Order: sequence, then structure tokens, then C-alpha cells
Amino acid sequence: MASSQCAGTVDARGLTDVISRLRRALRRSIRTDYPWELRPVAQVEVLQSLGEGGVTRVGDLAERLCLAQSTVSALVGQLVSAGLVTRDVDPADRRAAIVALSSAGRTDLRNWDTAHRRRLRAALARLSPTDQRAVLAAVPALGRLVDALD
Amino acid sequence: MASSQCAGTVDARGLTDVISRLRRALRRSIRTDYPWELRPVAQVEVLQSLGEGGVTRVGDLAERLCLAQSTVSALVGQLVSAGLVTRDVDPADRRAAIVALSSAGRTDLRNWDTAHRRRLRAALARLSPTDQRAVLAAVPALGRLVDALD
DNA sequence: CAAGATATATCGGTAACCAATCCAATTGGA
DNA sequence: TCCAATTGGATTGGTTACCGATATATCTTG
Repeated sequence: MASSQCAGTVDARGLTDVISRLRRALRRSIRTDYPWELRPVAQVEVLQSLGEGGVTRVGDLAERLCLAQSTVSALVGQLVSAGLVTRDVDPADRRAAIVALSSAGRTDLRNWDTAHRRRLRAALARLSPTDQRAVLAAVPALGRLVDALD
Repeated sequence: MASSQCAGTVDARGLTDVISRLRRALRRSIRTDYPWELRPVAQVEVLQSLGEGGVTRVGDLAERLCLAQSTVSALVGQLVSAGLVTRDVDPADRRAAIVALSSAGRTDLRNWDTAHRRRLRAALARLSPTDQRAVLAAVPALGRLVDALD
């Protein structure tokens, strides 16, 4: 009664709270999955974005990921050193850098993805069908919420 | 076609991705709301947890927040220095620390909450009614998902 | 009372950011 | 054509956000 209010009222605390906790829980579960050599999560996110969006400029990556350009620049640098992505000068606009997955990066991403998907699916399977539906339905809506936040 | 799969398949990438982005977008919007003196987000989360759960031990806080005990210990220390919470020895078990909001902390939390709620509500208002419903419905479900992840 | 268990605190380190600034290339006039 | 303003990125110099290991009391129980 205290926590659920009339439908129109947004429970801001509830949403931000669950987002933080979920992120940390996911991070922890990832670490459990990968006791061996594991890339920092931020780097994996860059790989994923490249996996989905394909070859991209650094600035576009930053926007997609809601990160500052300088942050992405540094992350890409780390991934280049690790051999997981390539960074080349765009011949059309020589200021720009074209970032792409290397084949090693593609493999790494695929492995990570498989394990992570398995774990998340297991967790979801423990929820009630109603909750599962609610989570699935929320994913695209939350994406649009990100855009609606400034 | 590439991104949406059959209903039963969990889109792990989509969920983790949107969680990260949403968290960063929220953080950014918070900073926009509070150009003046602003507490680090992690500290605010502790205040919130205290606001909901009331007087608590450090270890309980850590569990609620999905954080390591050492992390919470440090955060509480910072909040004590800032005068926003009190930390006293539990007379019943003198190893334990009892953490509670001070009145300054209560005020701070209330202010923060008001502004943040307003902003989040504005963002949600820009979504379609369907999306709004989906987000609202997902909050409790996501909370249970956290528990289901290990 | 002597071992373990517990609850915290502290220390040392890494990851995850951002803002400011610098550089090179591009672009839009005058 | 040349110069100013703009733009894409890299670098630098922070701060925050964590965690693991260890040290210190304090319980608890045989």
C-alpha cells in the first residue's frame, strides 16, 4: 500500500533503485561466469555495440552508449591493444576513426554472449510467467525512456 | 528481424544494454538537476536505502544494495563526515554498527527525491501509454529478477 | 577460557567515468 | 585562395565506484 501508488504516479525511487541493483547483480553474475581472463565490462559493452551497429566512428559509439567521447576513445584504445578491434583513419574524412571488430574480437564477443545469455535466461526462468512477460515487454520501452531523458 | 526473436527467447544483450544506458542517462539527468552541491550517486543510494528500510546495520545495507561490505562501510563513513547519517555501536551486539539518517540526511534525501521524481515523471510522460505501462509493470518484476540472479 | 565465527573498518588497487584541452582535418564564407 | 570557425579524436588529470585481503574487536560455544 505504501509502495504502490495510483497508476499515473511514477515511482522514481523504485526504478532507479532496481536499475542500480540489477546492474550490479548482472556484473557479479558475469564475474562468476568468467573466473578466467575477463575483460572489463565497459570494454565488452563497446564490443557489443560494434557487434550490433557494425563499423562505427568513435563519436557514434559514445552516443549509442551514453558515454563521453573521451571515455570511448580510451576504451577503444584498450581494445586495440588487446587486439579485439581495429581503428583506422576514415579515408573520406581523415579526422574520423573507423572502429571495427577484429576476428578475435568477434570470437570473444560471441563467447561472452553465449555464457551471459545462458545465465540470464536461467534467472528469468525462475520468474513467474507474468514477470517474464513484464521484463521482456519493458526492454524496448526502457530504450525509449533513455531517449526521453534529455 | 535481426533484433527481435521468438517470444520465449531472452534477449540478454538487449536487457543488459538498456540497463547500462538507462543508468548512465539517469546519472546524467541527475547531474543536470543538481548543478549545485551534489552528493555522489553511490552515497544517495545509501540514503535511499536507509529511507526505505529505516535503521540498519552495515551488512544489511550491503546486501540490499548488492554491494560489498567494505564498499558500504566506506560510503557510510563519508556520509557520517557529511553529517547525513549517524553511526552508533549496537548495544546489543557491540561489533555491529547501527546506521540511521540524521535530520539533515532526511532533508537532503527528500530534496533529491523530489527533483529526481519530477524529472523522471517528465521523461515518462513523453512515452506512449503502452510504454509507460510496460515500464511501470516491469519495476517489481526486475526486482525479483535481481534476486533470481544468484 | 580457547577456538572459531561475525561485523566492521581499513588499505591497496583497479575500473569507470567526465571535463578540459590540444591537435589535425574540414568547411564556409569573404 | 586563405582564414576563421567547427568538428572528430586523443590525451591529461582528476574523481567516483567498486572489490578483495587483512586487521580488530566482539560474540559464541565447547
